[in-house]
Amino acid sequence: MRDRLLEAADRLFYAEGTRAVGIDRVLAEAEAAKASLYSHFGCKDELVAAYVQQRIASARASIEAFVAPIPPCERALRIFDWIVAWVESPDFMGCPLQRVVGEVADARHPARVLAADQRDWLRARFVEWVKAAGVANAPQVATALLVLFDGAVIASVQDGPRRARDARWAAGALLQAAGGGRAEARTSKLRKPGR
Amino acid sequence: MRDRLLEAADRLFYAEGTRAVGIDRVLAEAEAAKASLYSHFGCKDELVAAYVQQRIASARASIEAFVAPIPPCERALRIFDWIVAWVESPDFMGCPLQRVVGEVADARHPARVLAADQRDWLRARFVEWVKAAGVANAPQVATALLVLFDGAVIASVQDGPRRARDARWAAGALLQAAGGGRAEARTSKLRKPGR
DNA sequence: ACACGAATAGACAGACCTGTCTGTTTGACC
DNA sequence: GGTCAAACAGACAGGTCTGTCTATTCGTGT
Repeated sequence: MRDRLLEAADRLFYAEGTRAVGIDRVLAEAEAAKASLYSHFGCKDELVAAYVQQRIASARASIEAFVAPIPPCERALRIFDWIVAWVESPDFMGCPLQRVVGEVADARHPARVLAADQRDWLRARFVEWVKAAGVANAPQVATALLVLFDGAVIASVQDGPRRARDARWAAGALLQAAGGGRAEARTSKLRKPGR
Repeated sequence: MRDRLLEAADRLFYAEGTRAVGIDRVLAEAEAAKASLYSHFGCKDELVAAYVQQRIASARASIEAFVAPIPPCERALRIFDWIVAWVESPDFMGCPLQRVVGEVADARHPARVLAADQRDWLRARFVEWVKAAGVANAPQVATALLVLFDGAVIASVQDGPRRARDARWAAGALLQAAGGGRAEARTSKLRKPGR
């Protein structure tokens, strides 16, 4: 029951926004009664938080499954292929976390707290991957890639998937300039580009 | 009168979102009557569109005034200083256009049409600036900087202004790797990094 | 057979939303 | 002074929203 409600909420919240979708719509989609929802989640804000939590869990699982078969030194670049595949999926509507942050003004809202955690997680992954790529200035480059990641997703909402590919290109250029990047590019003449 | 309404709408819509703020709040803030609003704007969606239009106009003016005294070849990089200043302003709440796009699902909404125009304008400016920086692959690099621009703004909402500075660093690295960048960096040994 | 937890349908309260309409007041121009 | 457009206050309709509550039904384990 809880899962059915959450699944319905996920579909509607992601497609139209948490604010645009009322409880009644979720109940109709899940074919559930109002009391079920309120006994499981307490209030709408908690349902939103559960929705965000579920999105985070599935994103982490998806990313980990994607990078698992990829050599660590290539992950920092290849994660942008994951983004491309994501923004090309037919029902792509932007990053659910970015949207919730935009809709909920209060940073202490439970859903926003979860979103902040997820950002820390993602940034830590980037640092890992960039270090594995053999880059000297790993934290700086990792953060740059994180910003590029955010930009790839938000820009694809308006401009289409090509922006994710543009971001991939930029990530490759950054990694190469920083002395890391793909394994086959390791022999580049610029190992320590100063700065 | 129209200006007073628009000014009040701007404050409230930007601070809390167009969906979270009702007509009555705008009227109270502007100390205006309901009939005034509806005679000037027709409906709320048009007020939202007017709000977006005003934000676009002021952003363009601000950017143009900022880059005017800067040598064209430096503008592609220095525009990131403009972003830093913006995200550091105390009432920064993200990009108003990104937020409206996130709130309004329908891409044909008048406000979203305006937002799409503004993106074209911004991208054209980046192409100009990157060309002036003497970069070979100007459109590609310009688009990369546009994505970085988007990422700088959205990432600063959650992570604070440091992300805008990180984006500036990445922009500098990208421009340098592409053979352009600041005038004093022109003598860099890597003119054609081959991709 | 019975008890009990869980789901159901749906009325209801109270608030808020957009948009319309009526009637009044103000102020500028002729 | 007269006229007319614009702004005013605010009631009102009709809808939506969250959240509570009552009363009923279903299924399972004992």
